[in-house]
Amino acid sequence: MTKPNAGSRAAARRRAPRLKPGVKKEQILEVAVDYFGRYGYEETKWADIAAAVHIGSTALYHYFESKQHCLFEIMAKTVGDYRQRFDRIVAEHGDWNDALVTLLVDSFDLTEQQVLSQRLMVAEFGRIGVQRSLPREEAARASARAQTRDLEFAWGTFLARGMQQGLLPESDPRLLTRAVLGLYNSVWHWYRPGGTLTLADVGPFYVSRQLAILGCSPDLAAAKFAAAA
Amino acid sequence: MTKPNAGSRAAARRRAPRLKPGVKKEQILEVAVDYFGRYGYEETKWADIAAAVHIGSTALYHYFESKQHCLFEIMAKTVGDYRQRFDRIVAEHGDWNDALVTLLVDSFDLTEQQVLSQRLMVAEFGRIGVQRSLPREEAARASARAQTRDLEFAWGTFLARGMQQGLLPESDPRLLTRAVLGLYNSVWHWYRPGGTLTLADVGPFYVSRQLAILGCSPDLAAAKFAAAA
DNA sequence: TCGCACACCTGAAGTCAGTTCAGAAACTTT
DNA sequence: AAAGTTTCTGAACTGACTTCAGGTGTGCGA
Repeated sequence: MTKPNAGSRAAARRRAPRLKPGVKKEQILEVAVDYFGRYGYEETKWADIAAAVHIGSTALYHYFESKQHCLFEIMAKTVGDYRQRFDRIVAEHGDWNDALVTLLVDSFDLTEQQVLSQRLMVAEFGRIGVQRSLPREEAARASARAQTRDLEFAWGTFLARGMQQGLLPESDPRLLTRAVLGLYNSVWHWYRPGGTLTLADVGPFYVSRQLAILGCSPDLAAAKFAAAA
Repeated sequence: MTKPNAGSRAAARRRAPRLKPGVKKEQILEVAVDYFGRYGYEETKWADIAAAVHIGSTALYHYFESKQHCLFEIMAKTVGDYRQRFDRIVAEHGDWNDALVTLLVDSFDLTEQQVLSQRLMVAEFGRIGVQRSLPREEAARASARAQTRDLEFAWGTFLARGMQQGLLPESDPRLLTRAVLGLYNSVWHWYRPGGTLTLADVGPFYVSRQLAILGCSPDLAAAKFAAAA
């Protein structure tokens, strides 16, 4: 015999209507970006995220093989999105200089959620280097890693093209890519949404310094900024 | 009654002679830098370090309140050492341009151990932001954090002086500091000792780009490098 | 309508690195 | 040699993550 109030409790705890398949996973990913990005990956307990989406902590394992698996999926998506924007912008701009400045400026045109993703990305980047044993987790890790490499390669190719066209001083495109992206990523180590500085303050400053790293004439930067404003 | 072979075993396991006070702790820190820097903080087990210095894992708690406490002490020391070099170089060079280039070049003149410390520093930097409860651990964390801030401030002051002297284009010294140091730190995310590139390859490239960020005339860089070589 | 497949979820139990604790051994000082 | 300090140990504890065995509900073909 069941407890007398079993039925009524079930009714009282009005079970939320079942969502479309896949929606819950998106919810989890969203909450995870928020928590991980805001409070740190280590600091947020896996169970906190479960609670935030109203499921028991073990239910998370229906969607992810592990906490890190979730992290890797976020990372892969983050790089993937960036890559998509990269490709689109390069394709849309025939003029190399146009493409360059648009790429740099666009990288700072982020929603709060995207900023949190970037913060998470740079903070936990080291993890994508170490192999994992769970199959889907490892697949996500490998994907994030491969996409990061591809993106670096794409940037290197893009910069090499600028050199060929005489728009950029010759130098090792790989090192130059690392420098430009390294400066970019360094922002997310200290920038946080809601601080005293906004992206509108930080972005232009960093873009001008990225152009300086590349060795573009400062005129280019000024001209393009004027055009954008 | 003790086991019959208790005495002989004790003799066989020839206990290493006791070291001077403080030496063991230095050993632990050295091994920790090596392991943490080479294989990652998370990946190396606290017990591995104990084994490497030939003590049981619980004996580590005689020297540190926790694994993180050890990490924080390493970080504090790393920043402290950098700061000392910074102050010495600034004091030794009356000419501001001299001081600047020396500072930048010197930052890449590191031993393997120092490179590992830098790798560890940038990889686990996020941790120095979150408060801890154990007293000595928290003290070490706060020290690492304060020293990092002080160093940024010292750099900012130094750069502001360059602007006053008209040797550097005017701009926000704090943002500029973050950009210059951000680019510097980004190296240690990918550089590892024993790779295809050496610091002799990477250093000059990055120094020239740091100078570009600062907006120094490229002549300065060239001239100083020639002098150094 | 039945029943089977599947997506979704749960409570209890397991694992493992890090940590605490009570005390012992070795060395120093008095 | 007694007292005190530093160094160290084995056994037990903790908490976050994970595994497992199974239960509930929804949709879909027979």
